[in-house]
Amino acid sequence: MARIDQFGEDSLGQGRQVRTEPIQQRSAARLSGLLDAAAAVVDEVGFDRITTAMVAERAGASIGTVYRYYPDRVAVLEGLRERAVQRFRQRVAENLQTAKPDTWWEAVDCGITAFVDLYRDEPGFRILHFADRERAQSSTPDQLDSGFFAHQIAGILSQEFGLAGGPDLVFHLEVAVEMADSLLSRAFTWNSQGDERFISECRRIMHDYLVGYYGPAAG
Amino acid sequence: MARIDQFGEDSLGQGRQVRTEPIQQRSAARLSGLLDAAAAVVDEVGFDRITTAMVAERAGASIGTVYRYYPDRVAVLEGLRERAVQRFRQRVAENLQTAKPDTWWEAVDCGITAFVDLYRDEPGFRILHFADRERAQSSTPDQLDSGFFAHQIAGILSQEFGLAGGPDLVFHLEVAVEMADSLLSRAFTWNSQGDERFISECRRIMHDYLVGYYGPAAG
DNA sequence: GCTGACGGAACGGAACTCGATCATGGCTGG
DNA sequence: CCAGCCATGATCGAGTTCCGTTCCGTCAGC
Repeated sequence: MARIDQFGEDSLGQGRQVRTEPIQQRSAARLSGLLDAAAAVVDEVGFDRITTAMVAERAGASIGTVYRYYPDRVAVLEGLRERAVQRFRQRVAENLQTAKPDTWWEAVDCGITAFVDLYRDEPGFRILHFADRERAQSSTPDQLDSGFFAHQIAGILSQEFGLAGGPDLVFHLEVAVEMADSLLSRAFTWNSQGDERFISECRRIMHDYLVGYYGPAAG
Repeated sequence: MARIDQFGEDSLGQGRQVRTEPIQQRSAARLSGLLDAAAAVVDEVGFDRITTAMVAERAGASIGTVYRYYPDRVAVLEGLRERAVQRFRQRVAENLQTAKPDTWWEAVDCGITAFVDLYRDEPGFRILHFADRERAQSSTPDQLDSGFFAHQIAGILSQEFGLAGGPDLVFHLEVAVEMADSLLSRAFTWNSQGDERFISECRRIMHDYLVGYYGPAAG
């Protein structure tokens, strides 16, 4: 399962949005504290009412400290989003280790479960769905968009479960990721525990869609 | 086709976000000019970098005029979004009049085509995808969310094409609307004309999903 | 001329900067 | 080996700038 382990690792390298890499011990804690604060504030007041002052106060830091690490308000949200992505990938890797899936479908299902669990437990996780289209307008595709996910998943499914790799697989997985993201986000829009109807419908749709191209998930 | 006509009408009543109903002739033009300006600015600088000053300047109006019609910055975006929704519904109604579909699938396909066409031609149409989740966090469901769409479409499909109505139909259509919205938005994220692969895959998925519940689209 | 429409200076608050100050931990000399 | 020194990273928060919003004086339609 070499490939699966790799999926969980931090291959993002902290991204471009951090102004100063933390050198001393305490500042690493500061940085994650800032993100924890941002996550809490996002859940409380919402995505566009968040202020840098709120984040600073919640983290027990000053305004200046926020700007030491992030160039602007939006970058804080992006940092939060990046951490959420990392935690999602880590969770998927853990689930795969635990469940030891025999079929590609079980592996995909692990991904859906990880997403649902994080939506329930991880403060600010809803940021994942939001940020991404807005960024897309101005910048170029990067490691946080659905296409990157699709590549990663394609690697696992073809190497570990023998699905035919190539651009078609990546495309179908990107379509699947987009659909799953929207349906699961919808499940949590009016219901903090997730509307079970949308969640199970999402699983069924993902299954049927992929089976249509790759056949029943044999071992 | 009584129901189809109704779908295209303005049953939204201009919404709550307009401060002052235009009384004089010129001010109606002002109002739509403000929205045109907002649409242009959204396409240029993006959704969260838009400023009231930009909108005013682009519209050849002053700041005060913007606030005469809209209570705040967000309301301008909501107004833009509402107009986009109205135009979408109008376009769907036109397409239905023209195409005179014989089957429910052809009717659904009209909706997809309308959405794609507007994404291509209508400035600021991408706002449709954005605003809706953010509002959801704080307020209650309203006429602009996917559930309301689903209700409208369910009415047409059951009355005009004899699909079994009821909450299941509404639910399936809401799922379909969510998926279509995300896939079509993705089609236009990196490609201003819309990535044809995502568009046609969207049509296929919608078709297969609904056929799975309601059988082949007979006349 | 009355009432609605408009302009833009002024206000308040939030984003962001910057130089003073504090803390850390590697280094050095005993 | 370690005590204390000091270069440099980290923090703070008052100040600045920019932007959303108000408000009232002026202009235009009916």
